[in-house]
Amino acid sequence: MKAFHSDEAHPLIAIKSSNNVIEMNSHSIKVACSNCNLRELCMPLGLTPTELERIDEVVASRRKVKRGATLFRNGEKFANLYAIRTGFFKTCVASEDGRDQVTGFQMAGEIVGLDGIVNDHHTCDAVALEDAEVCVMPFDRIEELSREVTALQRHVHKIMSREIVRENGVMLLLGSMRAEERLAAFLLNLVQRLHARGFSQSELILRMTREEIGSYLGLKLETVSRTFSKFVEDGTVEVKQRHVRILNTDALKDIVNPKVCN
Amino acid sequence: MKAFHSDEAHPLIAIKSSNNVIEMNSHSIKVACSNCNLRELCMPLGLTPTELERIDEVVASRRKVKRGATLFRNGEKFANLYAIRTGFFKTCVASEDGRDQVTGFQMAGEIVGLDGIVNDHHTCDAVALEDAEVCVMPFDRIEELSREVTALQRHVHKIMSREIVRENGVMLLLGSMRAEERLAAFLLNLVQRLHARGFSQSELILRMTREEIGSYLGLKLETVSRTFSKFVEDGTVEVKQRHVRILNTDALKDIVNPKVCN
DNA sequence: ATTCGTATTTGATGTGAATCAACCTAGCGA
DNA sequence: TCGCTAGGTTGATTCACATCAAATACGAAT
Repeated sequence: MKAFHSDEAHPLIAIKSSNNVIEMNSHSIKVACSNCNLRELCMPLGLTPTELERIDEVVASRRKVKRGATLFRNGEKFANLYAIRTGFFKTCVASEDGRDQVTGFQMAGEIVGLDGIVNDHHTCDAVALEDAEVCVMPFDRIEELSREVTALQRHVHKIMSREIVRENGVMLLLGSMRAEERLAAFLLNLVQRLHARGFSQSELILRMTREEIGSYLGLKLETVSRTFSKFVEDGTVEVKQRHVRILNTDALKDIVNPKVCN
Repeated sequence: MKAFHSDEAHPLIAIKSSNNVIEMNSHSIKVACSNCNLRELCMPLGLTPTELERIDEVVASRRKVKRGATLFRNGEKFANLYAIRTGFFKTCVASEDGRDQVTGFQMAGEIVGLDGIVNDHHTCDAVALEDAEVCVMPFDRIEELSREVTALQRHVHKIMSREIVRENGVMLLLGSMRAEERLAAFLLNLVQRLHARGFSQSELILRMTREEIGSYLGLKLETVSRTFSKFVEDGTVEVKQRHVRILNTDALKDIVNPKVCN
């Protein structure tokens, strides 16, 4: 179990804590993207120093969100985008009759709130799956600044387009994959994003319940559990509660994209 | 059958043909949003005359796409967004092993191509389901102009956000609805969008095959067909090939959002 | 450590949609 | 007019996942 990935091992969080704890307590050091270690994840690259300084203006403040609390809720007035600094979120939409669907899981460096732009009101809930902290970025300030800083404008467009493409992928998953394929794709996607943040390529801690995974994948929690068990039997992964170790990445890839022999 | 909706009855298309046929043949009249009758669908409202004139610059040209032809294809270099003037498109993504998934159906006034922004390459195909014509809008020109015309900037953001929200809805559909609910939601959505374009609230012509509907809804074509038959039996709709008349909109709504008695 | 509640696993059974297959229908070109 | 073909319907059967149910494991609070 000790071999499983733990919070303490997260390089980003480790680095962050070391220079931000004081900052948050004293309210003395300026909130700034220019020295944020997540910059390359949530902000454009290759900015001039002056541009960087201007970019700092998009972050109005920071906000802590306790595990289980909502960052914003369906129906709430839209005003800000949020860049996740630490923690893990889910976003979910609900139909009138109460069914709900997890539409995504977001981690450090990712942006949430884009759904609110169209109608000036959010159309989904963003819930923290662990204690989290976000940068609050007033959208009108983003729009203002992206008129002046071309790189920011481009970046905002790319972020929105990326979300559209991501959702296209989820539609493919929901529309045409079987349970095993869905879970394999899910695990590969998670581990790939964690790896991009300095985590292991093969180990991860799930921040969400089987039910939330199921909701995201269009499966019932029992099916998620059974499918995990199947993977364990096959020797593809090791699972201990929410600790997952991928033993055979290629096997997972083969499940997602079955090789046709012809 | 004569009661069913036909192309000739489409007010938008009728109006359009009357003042654009010559335009297209002679290449003499300038391509312009400012006098396009779809303006309120694909462009921001409340522009000053000067702004309107500038907006015209975003449309570089028009392009006709034959039924069955692609407007752009997965992997192609991204350069333009396209505003649909006439006709009907589907967009679809494909997994490596050949499965594909229709991610949306687009009609007059809607924008396609947003998927290409992130990686400078398109990640889906856009296929015309009937002879179509689009406005070609070079994206760098859009970006340039939206730095100067705030209303355009806002509009671009809203269009992208709308697409994100739409896809959220499709995820809900694919992840948690049963066949009847999916098809009912699909019909209601189509007829609502057509109605916003001046068509009937109760009659429509499907431009896509049962298989394409099935792909969009995560169902097999046989299931789509059976579900249509079920609706017909129930007296909810009339179906003659691709001609559909909705007899009981409320019944469809009840199917999508089942009333709970408690 | 004990207890409680939530999360998870696993088994037995049911069911909605997929699959396989046959047939029908409309539109189209020769 | 006659096929021909793509699209559509319908029936029989299968199967993957849902549902129902019970047992177990774990974390938080005491």
